[in-house]
Amino acid sequence: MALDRKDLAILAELTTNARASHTELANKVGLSSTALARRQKALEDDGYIQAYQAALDLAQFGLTTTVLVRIALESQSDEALKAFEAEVVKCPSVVRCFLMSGTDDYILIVLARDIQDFERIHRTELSRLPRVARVQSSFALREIVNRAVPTVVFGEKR
Amino acid sequence: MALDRKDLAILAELTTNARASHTELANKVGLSSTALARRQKALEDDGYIQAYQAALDLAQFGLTTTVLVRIALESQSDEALKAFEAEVVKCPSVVRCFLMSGTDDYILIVLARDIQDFERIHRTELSRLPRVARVQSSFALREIVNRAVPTVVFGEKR
DNA sequence: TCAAGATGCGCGTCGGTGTGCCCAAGGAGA
DNA sequence: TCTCCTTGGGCACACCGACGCGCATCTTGA
Repeated sequence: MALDRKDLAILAELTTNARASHTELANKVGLSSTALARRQKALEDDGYIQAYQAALDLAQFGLTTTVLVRIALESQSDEALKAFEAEVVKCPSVVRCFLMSGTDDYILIVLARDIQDFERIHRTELSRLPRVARVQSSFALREIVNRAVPTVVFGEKR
Repeated sequence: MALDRKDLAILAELTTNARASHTELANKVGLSSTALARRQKALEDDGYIQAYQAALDLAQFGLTTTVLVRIALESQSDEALKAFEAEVVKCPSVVRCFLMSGTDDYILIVLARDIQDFERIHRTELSRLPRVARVQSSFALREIVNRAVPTVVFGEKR
């Protein structure tokens, strides 16, 4: 299924106002509410829209510190990877975890209240992860870009 | 303002179903729709909820490759940082960009269709960034954790 | 004990949503 | 060239549900 410019406009608008009504969206996109409803349902059914979710202001919860953690395992055996991954999903402060190519290690993104809080997280969450050989942390001083969707998605023609 | 357990339950639910109605939410949380509506509005007014947004399935758009790019500048002068940051926000394939401590460089998260597509992005977007001394890319082989909100937010008592 | 904040119930209004039907445009085939 | 068929759009309508309000009740804390 191919998306035209109006589909992309609908998606772009929904990534901002997920609760917009059919009429509201129809006006912005330039369609009738009927046509819009059909297209929106098709986008949901075809899996382009995964979910509608509320975006929380994490700073409001005191989570102002982002830390990138690079982790190397003692062994790259399948069993070691499985053991590590089974535990890392349980860490409540970890929001992202990638298995990386190259040096064959993991990169985590951790959210903390401050540096002291990260020390606690390091002690109670990260240091308990199995098969870890080395942990290296870098603090994010500032966030320049934070997009859920790359703008390239909305830029296609048709 | 302090959040109690029911507020957290509301937030947890809304991060999953942003379009849930008051009645629907009220049943899940254990409140009347009136009380729930009041609390939800308070959460919005107090800034805990930033927005309601549709989550797109980026794989459906062919964006299956995540790349972590580490960039070092020629100079850490304020002017060099400003120049770099002004350009990096324009890169359509960049979804995250952090200014990092330590080696004083940037880390970007880039989404691409595949490795060939990343080569194009590297050529047309990244290599045109100003004041760059070194670019180092690592490919994510797999994503183990991907959460918008750390589970620690919802775990507090009260 | 009193007051203030929060809850629950009931109600009425408003708006969204979904359906059926018709129309316009474009493509295929005779 | 004409016609049929398909695809997508718009209009109108009706139903159902959400939403917000007022008021009584309950709880919490001073």
